[in-house]
Amino acid sequence: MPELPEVETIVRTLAPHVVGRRIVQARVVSPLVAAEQPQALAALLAGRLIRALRRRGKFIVFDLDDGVLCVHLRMTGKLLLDAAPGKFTRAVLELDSATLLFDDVRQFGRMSWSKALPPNVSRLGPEPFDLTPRAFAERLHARRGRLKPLLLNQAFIAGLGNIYVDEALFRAGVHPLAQASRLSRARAGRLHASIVEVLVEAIAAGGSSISDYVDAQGRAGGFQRFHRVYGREGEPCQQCASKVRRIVVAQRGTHLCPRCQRA
DNA sequence: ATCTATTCCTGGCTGC
DNA sequence: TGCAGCCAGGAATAGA
Repeated sequence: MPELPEVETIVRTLAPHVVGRRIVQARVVSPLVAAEQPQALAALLAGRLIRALRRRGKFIVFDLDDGVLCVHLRMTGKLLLDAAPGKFTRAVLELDSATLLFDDVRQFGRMSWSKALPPNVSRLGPEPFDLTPRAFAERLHARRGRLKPLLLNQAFIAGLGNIYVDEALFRAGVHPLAQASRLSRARAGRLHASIVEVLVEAIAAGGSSISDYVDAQGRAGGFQRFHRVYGREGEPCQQCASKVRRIVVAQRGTHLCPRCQRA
């Protein structure tokens, strides 16, 4: 599941090979991947120069000489450099220097061209690294909901998904169902620090590979080895040896230590 | 604003 | 071995 660290890793591994390059030809293999423009996308991309590549939240943004190409990988999407096309290849971008594949088993991922950044990208909340602890605390205190759904809300903070929310909450010692507005300033600060810390560590490890994720060169990440609660139901907590529990919050599997994380 | 439920999608898993 | 049924979940959407 590509979240911020995985998308960041993809962008970093991809950028040196695509920035300054031209899209010679584009091919949409599976219309679902192109969402609103299954017919038009290929023509819109053909001939475009890739001026820059960046990440915004979980989106990969190609800045073109005309417009932008926004890619969201959702659950199982991959951008692969010079890989062999397979049964899950949904789109192909032939660059003047390389071939870029959009592979996606489950076809949740999307790519779309637009003249300017589309609303679902421009309306994203702040990047975690851009928020000061103080600003983060103020944003939390302005909300009524519980912590986990709020942290998953991309308009509140961009880039976090199920894995890193669970990991950050554990590190901060905060329960996923805690009321956002009632978090003390100290605990809010600790949560912000935990979010930044876990993201930085995950990026350094090349992201987490649970089942599908690989970077643009096809390499798996290593951070899954350092998950403390995610996917560790029934294992002893690394801090207190209580059993890690799995509950459901906002229809999401949620992993926590009931002893270390108090509401 | 906040909540829940539903939809999309399919490989992989469980259980018989 | 085969097969049905369920699960994973990010984001959009509908409805309360």
